[in-house]
Amino acid sequence: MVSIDEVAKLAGVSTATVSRALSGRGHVSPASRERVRVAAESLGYVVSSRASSLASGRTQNVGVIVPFLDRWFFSTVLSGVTSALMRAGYDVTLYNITADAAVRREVFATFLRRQRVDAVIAVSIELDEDETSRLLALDLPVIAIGGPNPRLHTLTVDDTAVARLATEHLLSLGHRDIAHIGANPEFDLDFHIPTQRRLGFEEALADAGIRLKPEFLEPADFTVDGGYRAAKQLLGRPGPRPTAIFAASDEMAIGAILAARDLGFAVPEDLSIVGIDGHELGEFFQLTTVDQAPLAQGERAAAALLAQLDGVTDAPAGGDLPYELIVRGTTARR
Amino acid sequence: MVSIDEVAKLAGVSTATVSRALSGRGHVSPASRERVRVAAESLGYVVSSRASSLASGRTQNVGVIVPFLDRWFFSTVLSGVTSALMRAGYDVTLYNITADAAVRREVFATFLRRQRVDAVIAVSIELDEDETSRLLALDLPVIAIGGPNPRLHTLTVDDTAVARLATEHLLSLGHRDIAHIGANPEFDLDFHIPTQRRLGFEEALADAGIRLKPEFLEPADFTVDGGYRAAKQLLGRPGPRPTAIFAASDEMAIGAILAARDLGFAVPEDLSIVGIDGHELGEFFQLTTVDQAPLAQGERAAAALLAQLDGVTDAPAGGDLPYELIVRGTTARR
DNA sequence: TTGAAAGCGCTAACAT
DNA sequence: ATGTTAGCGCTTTCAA
Repeated sequence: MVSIDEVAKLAGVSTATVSRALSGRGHVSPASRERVRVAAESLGYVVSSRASSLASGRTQNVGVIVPFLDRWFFSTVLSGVTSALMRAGYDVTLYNITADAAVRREVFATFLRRQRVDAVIAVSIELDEDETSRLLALDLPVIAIGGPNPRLHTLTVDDTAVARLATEHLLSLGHRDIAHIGANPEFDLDFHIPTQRRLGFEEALADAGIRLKPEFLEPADFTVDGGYRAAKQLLGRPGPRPTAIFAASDEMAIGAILAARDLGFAVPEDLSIVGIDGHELGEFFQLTTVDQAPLAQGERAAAALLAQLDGVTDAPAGGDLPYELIVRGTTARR
Repeated sequence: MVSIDEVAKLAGVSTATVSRALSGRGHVSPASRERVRVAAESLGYVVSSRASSLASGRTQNVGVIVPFLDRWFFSTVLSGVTSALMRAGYDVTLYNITADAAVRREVFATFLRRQRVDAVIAVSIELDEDETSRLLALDLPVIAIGGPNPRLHTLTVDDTAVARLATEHLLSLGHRDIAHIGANPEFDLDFHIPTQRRLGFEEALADAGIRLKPEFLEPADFTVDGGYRAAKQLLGRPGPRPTAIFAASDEMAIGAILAARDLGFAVPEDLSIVGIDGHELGEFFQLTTVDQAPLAQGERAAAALLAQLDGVTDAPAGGDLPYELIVRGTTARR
């Protein structure tokens, strides 16, 4: 590995000047700067992050914590995060908090404390008090996407408002008998996002003066299969049948579309369906949805973090993420 | 941040002994080892990877290069890689080589040369000569998943054999008029996997003495939508119509299922469909497929790398990955 | 604007 | 089995 001394020798300056020229910190004459650039280039010199971070305290690396990698929403947010960070010259170290509770504990107790990162982005994780404290104790810039966590800077979409928007779309089309596939009101209280979406749904109905039928609330696990099963229940049970379904995720909405087809209901003629997310398959299924642009969420979080790292103190670290109703073919007037 | 000196003082030993006790390298008496462990624990001491890697040359970090994050196959492999690596105490630094050619170049020219990683895993990337050379020049253990790249240790499934297996499954059910959705024979020559799958298909047909109809080869882009369009072409065109379709990926196979339904063909009564991958949605659609267990692929690659890092020199770095025909509901006798 | 030199917090060779 | 100590390759004071 070529070291800074060789660059210094070739450029005819001291190692201090090489360091200053390459990092852009401190004053270097244009002439020296150019000679250093050329020397480094010709030798193929790259600053060792080991040595650099030990000396400076900066790593040029951001830690990203995700709860899943193999689910569309999370990997899409992550994709946005990494591309924005890499474009800015940062490496990204990934902490995948999956099922294994022991690994999860280790991430907060050890991995994140190795001084490997300058900042942390937590993607849609429900952090408990202890984990939040440990994150804060790192004394590093931290941004959470999707929360909300009152102790952290959080970029979040207003899930209640998103759900209201989806529901109001159905209401404005004349639907009154609207079912919801999503959080289980009894068991999912700890999970903010599903619950917020259910509450938004209930609020919109209440505002429209519609009394919610309890049997129109069908819990599901946010997968296509879960949405399929839930929709079959809603459509197959004797008794009142909904004319529209609001699913708390696009994947569940797609499951509902397939269930409706299998039962012989035409979408949207017999049944309107709306989802949330902006899933890549939404266009294929002509799914009406509230797009929350996960790729852009990741990019925004990265940008906010970079601003903090650059010392832009007046950058608002938290904030509301945008969303948009995309009306396609699965909803219609009743 | 608590440092090694504080631990040494509290344990009543030198910093060298602390280092030895914590890393497990060199001899330490059980008594000292325990005192160090307790001291470190009570102080919440974690070895600084900055300082440790500068002194030792080891980072406890593995770099992973992926071409996409937001596609199921790649994020699933990555999930397997990260969970296995994290279980072994390693961090994972992610290099997402997406569209942006400038970033891609930087990854090989700069990011990977920062001395941040002990080893590299390249997931299903078509690396050119220059990139391969740069990877090799790092002088680090490198394992590629899916390749094949003759210059790298590669874990790879035999794509031709996988395709033969899928095709032979259809042949054994009595199908003669089998179409393939996948690589474009004219344009996709540079992409190994699609092309190998097409060749396996053609070989199986040839072995069965069946002449392939050129119009039964329909190129598509490995998405659900692409599979849908391709199947519509195959089924909608006047002239001979296939009784079975072999799609080079599960996502395209799912598209084909949906296309068949829309055109009024019953699956598998009128049309058998088989895919490749082991996609999470396969079970929902009752899709017959050749499962290549991407999660296990990632885990295996990680295990192979860890063996190399542990100095197990006789560990076979390369090798063939397993696959398995999963017969579900989309294929039947004709 | 530049250079000399003192660390950054560990590890490993060497000595005991 | 343990301690002493010289680095690892940079960055950043400090002085010029």
